[in-house]
Amino acid sequence: MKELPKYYGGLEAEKKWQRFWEEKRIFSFNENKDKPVYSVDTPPPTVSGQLHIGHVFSYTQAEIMTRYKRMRGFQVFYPFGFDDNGLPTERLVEKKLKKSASSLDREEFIAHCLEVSADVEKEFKELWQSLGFSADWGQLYSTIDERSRRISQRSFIDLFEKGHVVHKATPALYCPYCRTTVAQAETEDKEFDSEFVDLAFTLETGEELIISTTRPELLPALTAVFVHPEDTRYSGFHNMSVKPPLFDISVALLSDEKVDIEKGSGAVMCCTFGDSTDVEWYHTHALELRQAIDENGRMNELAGPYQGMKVKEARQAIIKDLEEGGYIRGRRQITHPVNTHDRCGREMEFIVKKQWFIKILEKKEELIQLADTINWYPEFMKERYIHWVSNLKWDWGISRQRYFGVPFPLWYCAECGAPVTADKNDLPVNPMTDSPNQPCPACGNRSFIPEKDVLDTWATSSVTPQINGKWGEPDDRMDQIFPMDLRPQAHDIIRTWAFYTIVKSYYHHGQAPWKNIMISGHSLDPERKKISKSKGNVGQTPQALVAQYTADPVRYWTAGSRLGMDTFFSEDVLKDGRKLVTKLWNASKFVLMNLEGYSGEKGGTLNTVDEWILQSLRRTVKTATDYMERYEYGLALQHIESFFWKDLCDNYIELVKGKIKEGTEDERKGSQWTLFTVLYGTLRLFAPFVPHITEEIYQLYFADFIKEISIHLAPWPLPEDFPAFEKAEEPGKKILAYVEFIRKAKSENKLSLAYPIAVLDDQGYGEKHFKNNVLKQIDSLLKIEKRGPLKESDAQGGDAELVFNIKWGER
RNA sequence: GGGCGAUUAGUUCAGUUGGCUAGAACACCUGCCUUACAAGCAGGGGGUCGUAGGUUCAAGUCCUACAUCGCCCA
Repeated sequence: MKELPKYYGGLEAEKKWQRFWEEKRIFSFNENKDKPVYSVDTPPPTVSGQLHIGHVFSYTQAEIMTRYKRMRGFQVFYPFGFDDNGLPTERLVEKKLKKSASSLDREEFIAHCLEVSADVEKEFKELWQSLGFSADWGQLYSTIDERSRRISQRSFIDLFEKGHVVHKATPALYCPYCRTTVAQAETEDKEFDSEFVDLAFTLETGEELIISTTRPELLPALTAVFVHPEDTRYSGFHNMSVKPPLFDISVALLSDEKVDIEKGSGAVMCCTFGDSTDVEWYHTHALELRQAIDENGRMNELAGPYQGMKVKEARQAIIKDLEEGGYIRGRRQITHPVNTHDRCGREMEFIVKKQWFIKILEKKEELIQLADTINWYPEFMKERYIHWVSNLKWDWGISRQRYFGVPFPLWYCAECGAPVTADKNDLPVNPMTDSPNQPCPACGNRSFIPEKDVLDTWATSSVTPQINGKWGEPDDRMDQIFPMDLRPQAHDIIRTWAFYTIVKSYYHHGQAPWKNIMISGHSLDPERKKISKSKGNVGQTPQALVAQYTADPVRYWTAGSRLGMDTFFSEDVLKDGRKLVTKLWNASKFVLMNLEGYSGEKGGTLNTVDEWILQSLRRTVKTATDYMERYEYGLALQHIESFFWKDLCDNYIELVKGKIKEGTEDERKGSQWTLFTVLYGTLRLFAPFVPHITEEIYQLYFADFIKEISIHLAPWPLPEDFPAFEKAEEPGKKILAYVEFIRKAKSENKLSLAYPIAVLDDQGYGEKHFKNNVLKQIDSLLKIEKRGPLKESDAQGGDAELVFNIKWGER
């Protein structure tokens, strides 16, 4: 007889199986294996500090699906990466060094970045491993490693050659604090308190024109004043000149339909640049460029006496001077949305800078249509993508005036200025130290100026399918894994990561990067706020939770939601998970004790109770599989758990005890086969969710019968694997109702369930509805010693259908 | 202002193409050491399904409007 130890090993057991999976290379991708490939494009987490339970939430949900697909017979390609290049890492490093990047030598700073990210990545990997992630760690990459740099540069050159990038001097979103341009997707509108001041401008006629603004410091950058074309108040003044206070500038009064007639005086100033409307007018009305703010966020020579002041200092100084000059007609506090940089939370500016853009505005339609070639789970997430794309206003600016990033594979001819890209065979290149291997194709000159900017980190992290597929490398495997089967990610990065990756794949290969995308929700704190580092509500670290509860319960929590739905973090759910693990252990312990002498062969005969549990398992398998196919792991788990706990533990196991102990050899064999089949089926259903406990039980017993080295390579159960017993469903229900009735009678009489019933008079109901061997099981479970007619009623049930007279025994 | 989602028991959530008396877990109450498990078992109470209309033999489910909350965008 095989007996499990009294207690499950918990954390130690988990570590043991994690090592086992690693040593046996259970999850490694073997390119020659004869199985269909299921490839997963895991988004590499940004290396900006600590992972919190929000990351665990999303990544674990995806991991569960990979385990399911592996059991479905796929050869799962499940790589991990780290998005270490870019501003977030730079910020982390600056914080650790307590020095700014610009105060250090460029190469020295990059070395620090590499060092810090290596440390952080080690921590990340250890966390994923401690959660039992079934990734192929042999595929690990980082977005700054050599292969990624090469493929990212190859991507740029491909876009360059196909004409999808453009180098242009145009107003770009710029963060003066981070001192770099950024993309539209990296900005966020935030409500800020601000002061709305009404200023007296002077019209050509000498009349006063009131203009309200939150940014009087932009007066030196004034290029026009706009009114609505249908605003009758100004119908006679169009194209007249207007002068602002303090500065000796004269601009035209123009009209545009974008002006809000209701707001203030209906006249609005246009400066280059205060907001995106200014940028639009700059283009549509071909306005002059008057930039008064420099790249460091300070006023320049155009600002005259205010030169050198920071934007906010200048604002206060100008307001003071306006006040003293008597130009202010009104002041009031308002809150209004301000465009901020989502990496640092500070106000953005627009500056004109020559830089590289990936052209996306001209392909909006195609990019929207592409969404239909991907299966979105849940479906409605597609709308968010479409909404984002259709509202895009900017091409994707990919130049970053930073250090820790993939360099542009690019020089400019010193003579004619033509951009010259690197030879694809020389990648990766560093234009600061390398040179083109040919003269300028435009003018034949041999001296070049390197591009100092680096690529936006998304320009690299959007080619993860290509990095995984080793696109253009000697061992290119794109045809094996691309388009990738699954992209798992959270919904906040639809507009960035998902979108950019789709753009790149469309331009490189003419198709979407993935067949399916599953989008998880966020983990929320108890106050319904999204858990994020910037909010400071991360709570306990995932490491601490794993140490306290072990990995399986943490995984159980992540599977407790419907796909796409935000979920609260709750320690109660971790406790439930821990209970489930214990219950699995105990139930298995009991089943294995009763499998003594079981040969692994189907034998003996089944009765209604055996047939009922097999049928119930079959149904559960069907339901769970249907849900898993729709990436609804949470609903699948709910049904699996309900089957296990209620049907198997509370009822079948209780009923089968008597049969195993008192039944004939033939009956015992039938129930043993049933127990074996049902437990093995149940363990496999649970395996993707709680991989450690299921592996432990599998290895302690089932591995002797099943040839697979790990339960995680065993086949996911399918309904057709089990005999169908539809006819057992109704009788099964009847048996349960009967048992429940008598259990209730005991409970109402405050008696132990083990309290014997000397005589049960059910007026022949049991004999009439149940076969003899079922009745024996029921009697054994409920300690019914005798059935027969009863004169006096010691107890009476109140059920309309079942009114039993019971004579209690004695204890 | 636009897009998307949510609203069901005290709490967190299921409820599939409309179809028996709306379910579960947690919490609560009453019992029970019963030879896998007290981190357990048996039983119980608790919901006019956000509001108002509509379609239908039948609406938690479909339609319309509104309200509240959340996320995203402008």
